[in-house]
Amino acid sequence: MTAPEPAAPPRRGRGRPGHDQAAVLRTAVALFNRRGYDATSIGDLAAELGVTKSAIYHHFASKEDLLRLALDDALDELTAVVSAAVSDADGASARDRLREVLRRSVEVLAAHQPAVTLLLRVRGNTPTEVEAVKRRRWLDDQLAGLVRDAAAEGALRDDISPDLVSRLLFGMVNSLVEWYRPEGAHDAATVADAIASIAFDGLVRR
Amino acid sequence: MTAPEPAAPPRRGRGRPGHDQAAVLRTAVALFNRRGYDATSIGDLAAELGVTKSAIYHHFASKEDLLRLALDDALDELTAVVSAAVSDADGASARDRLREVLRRSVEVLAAHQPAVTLLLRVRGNTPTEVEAVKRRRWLDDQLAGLVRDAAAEGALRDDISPDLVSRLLFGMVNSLVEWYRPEGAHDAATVADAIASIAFDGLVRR
DNA sequence: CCTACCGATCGGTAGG
DNA sequence: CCTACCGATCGGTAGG
Repeated sequence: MTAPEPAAPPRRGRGRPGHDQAAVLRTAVALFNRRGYDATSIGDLAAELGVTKSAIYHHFASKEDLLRLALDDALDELTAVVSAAVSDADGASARDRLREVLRRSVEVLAAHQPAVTLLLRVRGNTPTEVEAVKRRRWLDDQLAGLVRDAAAEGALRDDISPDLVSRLLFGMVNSLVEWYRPEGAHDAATVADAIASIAFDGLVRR
Repeated sequence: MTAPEPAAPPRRGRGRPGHDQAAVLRTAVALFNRRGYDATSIGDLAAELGVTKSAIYHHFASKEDLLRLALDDALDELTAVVSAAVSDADGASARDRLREVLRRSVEVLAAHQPAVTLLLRVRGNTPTEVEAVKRRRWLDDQLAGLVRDAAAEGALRDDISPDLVSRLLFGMVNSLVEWYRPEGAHDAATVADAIASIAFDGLVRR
């Protein structure tokens, strides 16, 4: 269990050496994921960075502000991917767009793992969380629609309800946040292929 | 968003009417899942039950005790299922035992959804959580071994690493805790069949 | 002697 | 970016 690197304060020749907003946010998200948002105090975050609580409040208006920025990062990326997939601008079949959104979701998840992890753990306890949950639900609904379209095309077996398929498929994708690490054994493309492969063709040797 | 039923205190003719240990634990687990363990105070739990904090401490030694009992419930059930699957006492193939453990895991998850949800969210911040994480890891290792055995039998396609298969497969199963509800549209058997079906044969119509 | 509590308060720590 | 604080609430325990 190594601490997230406090990222040695860069010197830029002007002002105090210190952490910028992005560096504070990165450390905050890592702590939120390690201990939970509620269990992480601003004091914990300050100690991790080697500054005082007030230094944090120099960069962010509130603890919830840190959470909101991190959640927006994940949501904006996922929204872009899903929006592109549901609009059949290029005339691709729903089946092909589904396969593509699986692949691109895995890539977003790999590239923004900490923020997406935080997003998937949000329960809706504050207005910020409620808003994030709403946006997540919109994404889920779009994806469910895409699976229904693929089913309507006749591309999918018809003995499993499209809604169940969509929950299980994106449940498999989302479970990546529990173990995927950029420096790990599997790169994002391998994982994306494996998921699409298992989902469409199954595990059984033919 | 409905509150977990405080389960009207039963009268048993002796002593005060009140909540028994199991009823307090059920309500605690529901609250822990709704707001997070750390964000839930014993005062919150007491208020939910309509009693005082002291009444909680009559039944449980500490807040962590509540967590431990809930986690043990989930872990004991899952351990039983996994232990049965990895011992090939009946001489079944690894492939068949894998399919069976998928099915039975879903059943445990459906029957003990609140406790399993709590288990999957544990991060290892206290000795109780570290112990639970250790037991979870043991389960994951056993399941990974079973997938490797099925691969060694030649039952699975060989272009995806068994470890990746096992992570994705049980990631899909575990994602149930995010949406499965006993009163929902899909019963446990349907979900179990859907997962085994997708995993082994894939989504594509043949 | 049991189960199931109450009203009040302890020493510490939270976010801001 | 610090020291010095606030209003409130935390998990846990006392006697009855």
